[in-house]
Amino acid sequence: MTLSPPRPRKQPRQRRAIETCAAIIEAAARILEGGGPEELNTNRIAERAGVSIGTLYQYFPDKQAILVALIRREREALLQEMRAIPQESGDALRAMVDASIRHQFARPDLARSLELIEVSFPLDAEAAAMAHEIAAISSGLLARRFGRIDQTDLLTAVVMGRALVNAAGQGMIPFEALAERVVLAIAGYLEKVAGRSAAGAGN
Amino acid sequence: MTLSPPRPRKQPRQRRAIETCAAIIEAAARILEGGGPEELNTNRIAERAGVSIGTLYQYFPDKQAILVALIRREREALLQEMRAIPQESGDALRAMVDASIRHQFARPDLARSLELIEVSFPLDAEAAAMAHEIAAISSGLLARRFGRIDQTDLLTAVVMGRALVNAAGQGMIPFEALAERVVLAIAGYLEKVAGRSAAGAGN
Amino acid sequence: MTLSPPRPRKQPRQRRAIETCAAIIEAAARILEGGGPEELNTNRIAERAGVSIGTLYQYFPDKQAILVALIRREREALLQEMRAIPQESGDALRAMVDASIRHQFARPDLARSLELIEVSFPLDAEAAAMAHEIAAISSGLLARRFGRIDQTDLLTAVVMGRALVNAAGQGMIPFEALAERVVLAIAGYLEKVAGRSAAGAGN
Amino acid sequence: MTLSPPRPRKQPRQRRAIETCAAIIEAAARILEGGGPEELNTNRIAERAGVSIGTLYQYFPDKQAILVALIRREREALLQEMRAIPQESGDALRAMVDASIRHQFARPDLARSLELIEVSFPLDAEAAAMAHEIAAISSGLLARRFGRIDQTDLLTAVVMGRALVNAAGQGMIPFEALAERVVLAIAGYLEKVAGRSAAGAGN
DNA sequence: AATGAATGAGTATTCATTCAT
DNA sequence: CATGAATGAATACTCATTCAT
Repeated sequence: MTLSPPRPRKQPRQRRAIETCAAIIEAAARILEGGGPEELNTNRIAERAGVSIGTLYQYFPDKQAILVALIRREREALLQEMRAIPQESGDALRAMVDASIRHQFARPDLARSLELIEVSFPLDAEAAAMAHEIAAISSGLLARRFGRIDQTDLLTAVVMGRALVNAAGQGMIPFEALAERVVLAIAGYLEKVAGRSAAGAGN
Repeated sequence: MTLSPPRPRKQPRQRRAIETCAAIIEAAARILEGGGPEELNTNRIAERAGVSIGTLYQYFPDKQAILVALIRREREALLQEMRAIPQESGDALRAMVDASIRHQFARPDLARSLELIEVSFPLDAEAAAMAHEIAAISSGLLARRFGRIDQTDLLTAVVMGRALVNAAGQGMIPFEALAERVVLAIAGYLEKVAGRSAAGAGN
Repeated sequence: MTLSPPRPRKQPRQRRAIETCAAIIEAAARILEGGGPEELNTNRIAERAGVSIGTLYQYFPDKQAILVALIRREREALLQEMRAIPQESGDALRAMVDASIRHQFARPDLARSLELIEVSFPLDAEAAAMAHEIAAISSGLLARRFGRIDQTDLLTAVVMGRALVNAAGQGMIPFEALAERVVLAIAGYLEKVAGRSAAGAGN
Repeated sequence: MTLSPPRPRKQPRQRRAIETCAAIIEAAARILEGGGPEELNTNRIAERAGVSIGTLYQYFPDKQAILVALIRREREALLQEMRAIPQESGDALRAMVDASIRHQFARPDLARSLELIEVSFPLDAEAAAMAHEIAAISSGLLARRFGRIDQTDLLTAVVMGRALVNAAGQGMIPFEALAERVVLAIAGYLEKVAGRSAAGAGN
């Protein structure tokens, strides 16, 4: 895992190659699900994907690249769901929270592992752009209910929400009524700060 | 880092031995501060502590044990501060949050690294007991202001608070007015759920 | 790079095939020029030649064969020049040295790399024959000026000459007045040994 | 074989460690003698030295470092001999040539392999200093017989001499009367250029 | 013939841990 | 008690070569 950018590998052209590529990413996902980041090594990934180690390196310049591709795959899935939420929805906040929870609990162990990895990880430009879009969508959805929100307050709300969903995914807090609790937490905070700035404006 | 239970090593009795032990733990802390978990290896710890690798293994059965000891040391420090908060304090919640923030920002890089390590870590009984005591103290402090709180709601509040402080430590949200925001978030949530259960009880 | 004898591949008959073959050899030359022997691998050669790796192996049984072909191509070029020197030339030695220098400095980095490779290389029969012809031509050219020369002395002179040209190519000695220096060195040596054998014959 | 400087390894303190270190270097020498540079890999070196691969890396940061140490060892041996030649010696040139030949033919295959390696090798400061000292000594020894010599002519003579000794070591020219031939070659050249500059000065 | 996907033995290097001194 | 030499399984990654399409 060096920091120097490795030269890019060839793009798969034939159908078989594309499948191989996907198999490698999915193999990494499965290993993360069943054992955590320290079990994840390139030889194991290749074996689990049913390809040779050489094949793996045809498509991914290094181990990190596989993880980046996996993170992108997962984020893309969440993004799809969030893009699909109608802005005029009666309860957009709830829809957003539901999407997050669905995503997290679809493959909770995977989500947990990736969470861990992402924080200690220099994401590439595309991954950063995705994170940005998620934030933008959240902002838009929340604005409808809570009015114009300070950037910091929005971030705070998102951090809170993510933390609660993750905590539930890790079994720290129960899954029961999770969505409601997350919505309450976010709403509680945003109403409070709305009140604060209103009061501040009133002075 | 094997998972097999390491046999316990001798407890240091003499003053010099205790110092050696502390030096090893602090060396680990310094390495984590200045480079993250992948820089942390036993040879480096020994070197930085100024002892030989053999000596290190006199006091710690394996690498994990050093980390466990470090985590305990840090948690103990936080616990001290939280135990010192008077129950009758006018704003016990704020005092609690302040203690957490102080602790986090005393050595933010260390706190961050340990955060990462802790989640992927089978803590021993003592560490679990500490976590329990922190929860109990929090519960006590919060109960005074918010009445009897459901265990799950308490946990939820603690998770939220920790997440925000950590996020600030990692630079995801600004440090400015952090304590206020955390207090607002916790208060916002607990008031909401208090209202809900009151309403629920009323029905 | 195994030592087992590779089975010969088909000879290219069609014009396109000959071009492909030449492109592969030139690609190897370019890679050697711009990075040295450790950058040279079959996949890179194929890519640089604009053909697939499979095609490369249609024409060359293994990596070595490509290098052998390249060495042959280069030697052939030098040989052409040396064959063209008229035996009756006033200064055949100088003409020979000039040809060597021209050849070396036409593509100095390539010449240098090949020099390195050749010495650690089992040349095939044809390459050996070429080396022989170069020696024979040199011998003929030198004989005219220095009389019948002992084989060993001839070889010695050739080795000296090559070493000086190579050293200049690698920047170890300056390029300035190189031809003169080489001629002086060879002449100096051959005159000395001529004197010695004359004296020896006189005894 | 990266170019980035790897961090230095610990110096051997105990006698056993020093022996291990020497054994590793000698193992590398033996492998080079019996098979050339491509047979040389760290696992093989360790095995041949009778130590584990881990031990090897305790003392050498990477493969290159072993080669550098070996080159230094060999050069030091030659340097010893050349330093021992008395300046007032009747035939210092011959003594110098003899030393070179003795050195080369003590372990000819090793000398040959190292020759090959050295040219494609970024030598460290110490190795460069040694090369410099050899040149200085040669210069001094030659000056006594040939008067003040132009730097370039000196270098030219040294290059010629080395090339002939190497060529003999590789079997390209016979060993018989090698020293005489080398002396003749060097003397022949230096006398010629001395004459040239004298003639030039005379005009 | 040409393509490029796939192979896997091989290579450098790390690091937790043991044990003789 | 302390030292540091030694271990070797494990890991990321390369590259010559084969073969199905």
